[in-house]
Amino acid sequence: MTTESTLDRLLCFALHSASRAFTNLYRPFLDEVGLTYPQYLVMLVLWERESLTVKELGSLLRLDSGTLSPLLKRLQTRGLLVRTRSETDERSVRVEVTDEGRALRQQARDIPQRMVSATGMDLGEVEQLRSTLENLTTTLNDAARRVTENRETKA
Amino acid sequence: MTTESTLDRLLCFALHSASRAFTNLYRPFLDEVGLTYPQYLVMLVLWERESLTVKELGSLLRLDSGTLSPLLKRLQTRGLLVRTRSETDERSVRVEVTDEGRALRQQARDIPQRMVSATGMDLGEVEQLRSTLENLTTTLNDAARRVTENRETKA
DNA sequence: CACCATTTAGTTGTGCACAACTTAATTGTG
DNA sequence: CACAATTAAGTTGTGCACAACTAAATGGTG
Repeated sequence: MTTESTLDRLLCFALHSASRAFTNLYRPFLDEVGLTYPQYLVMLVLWERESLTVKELGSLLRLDSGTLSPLLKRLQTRGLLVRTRSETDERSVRVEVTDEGRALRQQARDIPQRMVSATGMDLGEVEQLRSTLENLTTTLNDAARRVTENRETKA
Repeated sequence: MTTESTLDRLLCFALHSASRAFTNLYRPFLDEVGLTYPQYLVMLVLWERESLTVKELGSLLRLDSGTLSPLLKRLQTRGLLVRTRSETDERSVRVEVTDEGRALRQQARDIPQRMVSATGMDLGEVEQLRSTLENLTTTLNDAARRVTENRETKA
């Protein structure tokens, strides 16, 4: 079925493709609530945590301030959250969901189940794949950290 | 170990994280040959196929001309490939690897095996995961196509 | 043959990911 | 306490992904 090429043998390409396919499938659902996929991830965290720092958000999503700052600014412009510099430590900024942000949760309520059903997998399969990927991510991040540390030692 | 949050239960987030972790691990290796990850994918195809149209490249990588045109322009600027408009069908553009592009293949030769070893998985596991993801991608793309078609029918 | 629909690349604009950098606040050490 | 190192957030610049669009060539139908 698939043409046997170099690409088809690469795990990274399979991951990359699957990830983009997922995002594309989300798009029409997320368009309804006016969020991009990364913005949706931020809102998912805020719906559970109500309030946290940019730093905490970054470590949950594995994103740095270069990505988060403009993204959060856009969400604040839409009135879904508020950013206020902490009084106890003025280096950090606290992100808080607004009433408008909480209201959006209802509209987005059924997205996850619609997505799961679109995968055509049962919950057990989803969980197993998710777990495999989580382990892979940990392994890859550890490996990347080792490479980076080697570079710094050399330099 | 991992905080049990909404994010941690989402397959899409696990995919997204794993994909980014992979790209980050590739980065230092690809820096050595001066390529980004998507540029590397294009070169992998060209090293096997020598010559193909932008359209063909796009369907292999699942990328449209909006992504490929500027990317190919950058690779042409570096002298790794040449783009020439087809004489038989002047709508299409043929992409051909240059001698310089072929030379780069040697430098990039050992990247795949270095990456596999970094995953900490054996070849069987890699193959099994790759196959699962390929099926998932197909399912997701089919689902997305159905959603799109529904929209167009309504409109 | 004429004309409309389709196809192929490319352009423009938005947003994300990331590197490299800046600014300001805090921490740790002598 | 002074001051260097670290930390948190933000800014700037590059490249990718994608939507929406344009331009030009081709194909199909009456």
